[in-house]
Amino acid sequence: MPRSSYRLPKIPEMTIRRLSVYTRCLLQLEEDGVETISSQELAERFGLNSAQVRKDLAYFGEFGVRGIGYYVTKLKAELQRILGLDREWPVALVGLGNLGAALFHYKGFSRQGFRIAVVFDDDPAKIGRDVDGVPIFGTADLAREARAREIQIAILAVPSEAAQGVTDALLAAGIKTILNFAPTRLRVPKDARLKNVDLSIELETLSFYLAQTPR
Amino acid sequence: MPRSSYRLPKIPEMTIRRLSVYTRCLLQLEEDGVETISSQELAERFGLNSAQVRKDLAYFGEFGVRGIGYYVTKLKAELQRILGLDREWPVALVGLGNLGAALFHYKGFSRQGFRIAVVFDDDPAKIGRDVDGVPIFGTADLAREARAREIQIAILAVPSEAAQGVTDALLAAGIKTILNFAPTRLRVPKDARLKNVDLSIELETLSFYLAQTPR
DNA sequence: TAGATTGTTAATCGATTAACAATC
DNA sequence: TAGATTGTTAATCGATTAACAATC
Repeated sequence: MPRSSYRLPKIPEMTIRRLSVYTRCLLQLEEDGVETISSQELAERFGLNSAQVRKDLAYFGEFGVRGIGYYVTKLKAELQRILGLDREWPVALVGLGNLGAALFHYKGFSRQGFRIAVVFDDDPAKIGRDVDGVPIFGTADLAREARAREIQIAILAVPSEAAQGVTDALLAAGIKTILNFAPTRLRVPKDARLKNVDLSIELETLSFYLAQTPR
Repeated sequence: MPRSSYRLPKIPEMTIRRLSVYTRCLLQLEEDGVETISSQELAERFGLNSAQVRKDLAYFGEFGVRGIGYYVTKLKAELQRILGLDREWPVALVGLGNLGAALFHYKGFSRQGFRIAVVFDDDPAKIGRDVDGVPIFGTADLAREARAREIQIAILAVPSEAAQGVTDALLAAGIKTILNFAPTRLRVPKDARLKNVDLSIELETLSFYLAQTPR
């Protein structure tokens, strides 16, 4: 069977993560007025190999100019398009406790085209209010309000006990892309795309290295 | 040159991360009263290969019983020792905004032996107060108060602008293991161990897959 | 043109997995 | 003992890096 023109060759996840890092670097370079950059220069900023940078890009096309390198503005635009960061994604934030509030105000999201369009929280003191103009609803209204805003991405920042219930509600509302901050294993169907952010695993690996080093 | 008995063979970082995951699973299994588990059963819970589980463990010793598997309580204790989770690590939390407060209350840390022993924040409204009995100091007192508590690990949850200054203060106080949540690149000496937690990169990779899928 | 840097192939490296003797 | 499962070696796979012809 010939490969559909929609389908790319299998892209390593690490490549996607690096593209995301390159993009941020290019945004900075553009601000600084830098016009071109070579794969060598770009690689050095992250301790990577220049061939790796070129190979990461080669999965998606030819963006450079031999003898010159890459035009910063052009490459930035290409990568934003590839990563889907050239448009606005309305996002639902579920849970407005400390973590939810921190994520709400997190600069990195909005800078890359993610816009928190609605907040869900079951605290009666919060329902019906808004944060910076973004309305807060109870999860009972999740499907209706998420659909009204054509939301495809949710950020989950609720207590572990509530996480599965909210997830089921999100799936029922047709939201299949979930970034989960609750430290719990969620059951989702195969076609859903769930990414768990584990806040404590990094600390545990740090303690390993600390424990290895006799003081 | 014979390998020093202190030095382990080079351990892949992914192995350390998986050990951390196994440990949490074993804690749960122990709570559930499960006495033994095979590499096969353990692997299935995370979609891994049983040989990988055995190999991860083999870096550190022989913990299983042929024909039986692993005794849950024994393996848990071994892994906790390896990861340095068998003791209490006093931790400094720097920055008590929304994110800092969320991390302060995060259950995962304390469950694994990390105890936030002191908080630093330069908000005059917070200095001199405490959270759940943990004192809050200004960063001017960082070196003195961190040393008094023999702190070796810091969690950084301050705004990006403040992150480098705080980092320098931490290093000056002899704290060389830092978990950084500020979305900024920190300069640290070679012997420091810095781990950056990037809250937005996961969202960006999710948007890549979403952008690939024509609706 | 000469120098620089890309895009790509081939070589290398390291991590994952299969297979199986050892042994509970 | 027979069955099960480990610890470990060998095979496989995939990602990284080196090398270089193509070309600006």
